[in-house]
Amino acid sequence: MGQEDVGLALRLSLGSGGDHHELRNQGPSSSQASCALLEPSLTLSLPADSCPTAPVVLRTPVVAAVKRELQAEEEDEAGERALYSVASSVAVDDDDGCNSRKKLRLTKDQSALLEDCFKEHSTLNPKQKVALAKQLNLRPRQVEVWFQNRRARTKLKQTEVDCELLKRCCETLTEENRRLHREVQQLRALSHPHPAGCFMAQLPAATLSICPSCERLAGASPATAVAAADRTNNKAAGSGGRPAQHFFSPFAKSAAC
DNA sequence: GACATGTCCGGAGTTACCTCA
DNA sequence: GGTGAGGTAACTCCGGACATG
Repeated sequence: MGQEDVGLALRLSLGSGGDHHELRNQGPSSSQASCALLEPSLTLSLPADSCPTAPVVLRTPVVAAVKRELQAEEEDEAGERALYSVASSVAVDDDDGCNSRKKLRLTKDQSALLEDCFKEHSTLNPKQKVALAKQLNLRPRQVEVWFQNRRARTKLKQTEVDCELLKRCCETLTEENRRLHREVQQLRALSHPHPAGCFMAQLPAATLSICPSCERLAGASPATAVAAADRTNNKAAGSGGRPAQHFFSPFAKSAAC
């Protein structure tokens, strides 16, 4: 964690559930983050190595906001627990004090309704969220999380589908490429057969080069082809032959052939 | 108007619980 | 019964947009 990150991830530990009780000091002011919070009712969890050396003070508006939020949260929680803990499948933390996560299993009806809503719109505005939560006997936060996870699953599935599509597309193109290569070879063989005895005719197809006798590309790395063509052209130029023609052009008829 | 700060929200990645083979 | 894999709710971190002073 870099120096500038100190205090960036100040997080109020509020017992179970991390319902976005996030205190973030952004930018340069993050150096004002407090390791020893002045509010006794609040605790800050900071990595042991991230505490700034200088004593710093958390800005009061932040603390006030947090207190307000905490109070509202406590009220909400109390109400919500009374409301939902019995009726829904939500497993509320026991009173054993440990904040072990309990896994919520949505009922089929709940899942179906959530799916229906998701089909209509993949994101919810706050009103919709609260209404849906009420309808489902869940906390708004749970609905929010469900939609977040659902969007993630949708995206993942879409990515997989896209990937599969691209793979098939690639295979098709590769096959098409092979087919076209074969076609080109057949056409060349038909229209411009190498002269009898031409050694290039015996070369494997992978050995691309310019045939010195017919000056046709017989499949070559460019360097090989150029070298071969240069040899040919030098010979031709020395004997007052044709001007240099390095590569095969389908439109230029070879004199040799 | 530019700037600092706070708040809200969503995405991405991760963790932890649960079910099932 | 133990176990590993897979599904998924919940959590954490972060950045962007917007509001406010």
